Amino acid sequence: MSRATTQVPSAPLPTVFVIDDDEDMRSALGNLFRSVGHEVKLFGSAAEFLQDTSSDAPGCLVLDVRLPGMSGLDFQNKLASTNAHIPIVFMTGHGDIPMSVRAMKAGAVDFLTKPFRDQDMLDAVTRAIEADRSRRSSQQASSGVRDSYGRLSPREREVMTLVTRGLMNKQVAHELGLSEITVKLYRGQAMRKMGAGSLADLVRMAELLGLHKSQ
Amino acid sequence: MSRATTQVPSAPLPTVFVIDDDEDMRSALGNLFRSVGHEVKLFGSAAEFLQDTSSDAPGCLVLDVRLPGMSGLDFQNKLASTNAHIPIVFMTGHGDIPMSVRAMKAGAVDFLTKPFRDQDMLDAVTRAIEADRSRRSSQQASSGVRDSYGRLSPREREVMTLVTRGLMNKQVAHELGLSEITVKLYRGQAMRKMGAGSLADLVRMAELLGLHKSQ
DNA sequence: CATGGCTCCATACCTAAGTATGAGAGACGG
DNA sequence: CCGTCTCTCATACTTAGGTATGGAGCCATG
Repeated sequence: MSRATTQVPSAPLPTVFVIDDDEDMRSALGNLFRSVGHEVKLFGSAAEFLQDTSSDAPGCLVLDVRLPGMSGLDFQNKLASTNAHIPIVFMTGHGDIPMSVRAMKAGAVDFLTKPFRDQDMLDAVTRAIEADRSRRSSQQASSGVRDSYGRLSPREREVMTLVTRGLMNKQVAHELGLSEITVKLYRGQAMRKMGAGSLADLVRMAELLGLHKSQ
Repeated sequence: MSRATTQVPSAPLPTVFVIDDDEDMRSALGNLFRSVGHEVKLFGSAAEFLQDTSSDAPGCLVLDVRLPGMSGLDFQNKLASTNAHIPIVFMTGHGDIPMSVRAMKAGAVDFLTKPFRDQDMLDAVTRAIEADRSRRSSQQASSGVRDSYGRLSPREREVMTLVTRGLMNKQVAHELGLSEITVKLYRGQAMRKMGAGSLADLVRMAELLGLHKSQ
């Protein structure tokens, strides 16, 4: 495998973040994940994880539902509400069905009962990392579009919205109280600023931005 | 024109389909759901449900994981593989965590342990019916587009694909080995057959159809 | 064999879109 | 007060898109 092919300083290797208050469990999981080539970081509590600067790196979270301080489920909700959408694999030694259902409904990737087979954990982590990779790539794709849209002037945005809704220039002009030639101007500027090579591109960007969802 | 979509005689009231081999449980659930105004149909086994002609009506499924004949989880998989995507609420008296996790990963709406509170079941069914309603409406929206697309000739589909990718008529012509005027012809026919009022509409339809997913 | 559908192209014509250039009105900071 | 920026529009021109009409060959269905 190629180590560092580009100039990126911090390698974006997916990391498995393990949170467990049991020292033995932590190191065992660390060895397991490292044995298949994953990057691993170990934490004894949720607070330690939150203080880690790299906790927003790509990867997934493996944690016990019973943590010191905060419960794993509460921690899951906390992460979800702070837009940190890292996939979570739960473990438990003394769980019950409502607990597992609540975790799964809240988006957990898996919920394993101790003792679990190594392979089950590895499979869950593989799916979790893949989910994170997929989410990040789609979010990154839309963030570029969102940035470009942020650089449009108000008029350019209005024109883009109406044009991608399917209106002709003259209809847009009437809608906004402008002349057709002015609409053409803003339309061209919007295309350039958005980096759209065609109207089809602009329509797809508008969809991504949800310009036609509301109302 | 719009005959096919409006000939449904039976009222499309959402129905709660209950499958449980326990007679008492069935009737208790029937009373519960009827008490809040739901349509209900009761079955003693998965086979009975499958034989029912109305089993593809809008609504949701409430079933025990332990059924006579086939397990509830296997039944879930069977339904999923036969494109019958009715939302499922599981119940169990003797379940375990792996069972509940498997059901939730397979898309179950909820997984309740007996005895459960009536309100928990009602909440789950409410969410399940809402999920079904949402799924059906979005699917119906795309089915019309899919029908129209099915009536396009091969050439019209190719032109539609390339045009909605953002290519100019002359580029499409070169791509397909046609003259530009012919592309214009098929493009116009595709627009008419698809019922698209603008290129923006056509692009959105192409997105809905996934015409640009498999690059 | 005839009819109809699909494919393909041409000519002609019109509308829509896009670009370039210039310029006026209003705002804002230096 | 001046330069500059945004928003606005005009004129002029080019390119792209869209339609109508007509005609050709091919093929399958009845």
